[in-house]
Amino acid sequence: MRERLGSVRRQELAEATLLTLEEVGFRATTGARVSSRAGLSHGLVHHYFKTKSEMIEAAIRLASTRISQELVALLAEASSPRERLCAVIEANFAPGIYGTRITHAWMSFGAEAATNERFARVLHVIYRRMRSNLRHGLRGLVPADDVEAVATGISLMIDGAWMRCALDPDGFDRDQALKQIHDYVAGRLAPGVPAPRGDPAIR
Amino acid sequence: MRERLGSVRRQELAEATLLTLEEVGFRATTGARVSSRAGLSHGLVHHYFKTKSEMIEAAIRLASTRISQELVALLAEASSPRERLCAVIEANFAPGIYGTRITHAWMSFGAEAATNERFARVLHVIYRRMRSNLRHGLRGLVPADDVEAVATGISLMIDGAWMRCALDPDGFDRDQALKQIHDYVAGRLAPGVPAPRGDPAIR
Amino acid sequence: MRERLGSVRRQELAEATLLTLEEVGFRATTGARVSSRAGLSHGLVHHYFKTKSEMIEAAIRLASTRISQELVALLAEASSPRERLCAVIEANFAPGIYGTRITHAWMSFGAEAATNERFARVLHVIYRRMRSNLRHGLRGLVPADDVEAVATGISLMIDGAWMRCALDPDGFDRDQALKQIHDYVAGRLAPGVPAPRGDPAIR
Amino acid sequence: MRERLGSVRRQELAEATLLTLEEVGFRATTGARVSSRAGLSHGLVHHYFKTKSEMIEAAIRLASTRISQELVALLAEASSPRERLCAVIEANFAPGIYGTRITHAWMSFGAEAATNERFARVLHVIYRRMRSNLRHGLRGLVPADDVEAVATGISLMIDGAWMRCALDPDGFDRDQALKQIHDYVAGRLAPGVPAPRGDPAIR
DNA sequence: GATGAATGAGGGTTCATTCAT
DNA sequence: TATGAATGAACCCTCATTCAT
Repeated sequence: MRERLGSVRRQELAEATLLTLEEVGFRATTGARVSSRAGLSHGLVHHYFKTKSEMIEAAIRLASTRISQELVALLAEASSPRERLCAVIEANFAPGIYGTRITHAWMSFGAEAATNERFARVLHVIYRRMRSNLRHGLRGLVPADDVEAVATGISLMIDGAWMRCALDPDGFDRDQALKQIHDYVAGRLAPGVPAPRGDPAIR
Repeated sequence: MRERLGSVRRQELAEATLLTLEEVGFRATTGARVSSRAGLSHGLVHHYFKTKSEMIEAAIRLASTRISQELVALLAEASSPRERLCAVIEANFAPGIYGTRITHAWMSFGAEAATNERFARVLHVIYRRMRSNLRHGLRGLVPADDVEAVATGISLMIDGAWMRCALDPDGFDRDQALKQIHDYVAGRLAPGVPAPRGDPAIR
Repeated sequence: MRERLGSVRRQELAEATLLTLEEVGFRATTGARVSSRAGLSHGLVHHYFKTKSEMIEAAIRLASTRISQELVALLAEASSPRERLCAVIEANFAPGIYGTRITHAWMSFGAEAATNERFARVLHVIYRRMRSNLRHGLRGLVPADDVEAVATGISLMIDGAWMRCALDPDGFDRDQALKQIHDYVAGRLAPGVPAPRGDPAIR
Repeated sequence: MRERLGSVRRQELAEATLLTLEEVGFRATTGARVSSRAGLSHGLVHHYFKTKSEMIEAAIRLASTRISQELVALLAEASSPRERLCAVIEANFAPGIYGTRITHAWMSFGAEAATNERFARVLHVIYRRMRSNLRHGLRGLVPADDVEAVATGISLMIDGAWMRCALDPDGFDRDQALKQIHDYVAGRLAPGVPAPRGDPAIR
């Protein structure tokens, strides 16, 4: 029970941290602000997170978890290899996941990872999983020898789209991002792969 | 001469700032650190830059200028439209320009732009110029209707490659980046465009 | 109790601020000096006062409160309209209230009010209350049409006496101040008003 | 010649200092601001004034000189003892001399005098001269035994009026100040002293 | 005489972190 | 578990002052 309560609080704080990151950016995300947003005391933050880095890390893990959940949901609806690949891609652009604020938070986190070992490790894990998902999704859709390269190409485009969303929110949106990536994928598919069933993103 | 003296110091400080950004990241790039790296007094920083933002901005402009200079140099050697497009792309990956540290600095700057109007404007100008260069370089190489889309596609890949370089320095290098982008471009070229003259990066 | 603890510290700091203002003037009243005088850490000052202005304001409110308390005490001893007017006047000159250092502090504060909206508001309230007290005290002692003017005249003399105390501490004291003001009042009283019972200030 | 030039520059700087004091207050009156207002180089300030205090002092002496000049001008028009006394008083309230900004500057200067020996000395001289002028002007108008006291009373009112002008610019003006002081004087005049020749301020 | 580069100290403020309760 | 008082370091910035030119 005790432990449970702690976990609930931790979760609350992680969520408050993520919201704060989105709203005021990395620099202004302080213990005081996070705790006040969570409606908890300032001191409590340090009961659950020994360090500010830990707190931020929890928030970013939460964001990552949401992408994973989105992916699971999208995969559940997919009924062909092609659609499963789309799911892997589109999980990164679902509403609530792809947006100016959250991509900003990711960029800040990435920038910070340069000098923060823990952050770097977390990001590494997340990116590795994304690329693994892409490779898996590509199997059978592109020639075996191309899987690695195409997975990398897609991941570059996803990252680029996130970065551009953060830096140029008014000039770039989810639809453009998906169109670019799907066009890229289309050019790499092995001959004879059918298009996904009426993908709303590829109009 | 007198007048120039000030500019010289400004330049020195901008360079010191850029080096500091590369080494310790945005957060730790303080007036004290920059000045001590430049071998100057702390107060002097504020003599030349009214604000920390101004200082950072000068550093990033410096980095941007270097890319432009690289581009000019590469264009001077290019002797065909295809090679000129390569120049536009490869200017972003020249040694001294594309590397873990400098891409970190860019990421930091980009992240900060979220809450700093001036930074955002600077980035906007830089990115717009890059995309304009790409469109220009693509003219005649891809069908007119594709220019816009392909330019965007390339820019996404460039950004993605920069981001990945920052986040996964050991697993990704300049050659992979260029190969990815050139493959992408190759798939979009209008029929009959000759390959560039044996660039080692484009195998 | 818990809650009060904060207030106690605030009070301590306000008192330390007032003492510091008296001793070294406005310019030299810094967070560091105040906190060291209070025997507390520098950071704590900003824990209780979001801003230096807030801190100074608290100090000046404290000084004002002391005058009010003095007034209440003096009024309790007054047994005639004439004596009550004296109380209003003399509250401004009680020992511990009227002295070189504290008048300096007031002058500093007043000077600063020129460029500090909050300070200006605080002073306005304080002065308005003083004039209101004077008008009230004068009712029945001077012809109704003169109340306003005499109240203003007295307030000018009080301010002038404070200013002179600050600027010429050795050449002017409480007794001279009171004598001047009482003489002024005496010349304006309606005929037939009795003198105050052996006014201690007019020896 | 050289010396002359220096004096001219000094004067320019003193004037610029006074203007700066009036405009931005004591705290914000810095060497940089003064020099830029004077259209001169920053370093020059310290050629003519070894210290910031010296610079401020020069400005305040300038302001004092202006009051003296005003007094001379008013005395030239006075044709009776009563009018000469008025001149002494009204010199302190002439346009360009009595106003929110300049009284603020005086208050700041006075506040600073608490901890600045030089400032204190300057103020002392100025105030002593004012009181001497008042005593001189009162001779023959009030009983000899009252001269000292009435001079002090007037000076208190003048100071109080300046202070109030600084602190409550909208609620108090030159006319009210003069009326108050003249009423006070009127109540102290020896019997038989004629009123001054139709001064509009003395209704 | 005149300039403005250069310095160093200090100011206000923010914040991660610790700790007594 | 939970609070918020308390600390100290660091940051950005301002400024009086000095000095080489």
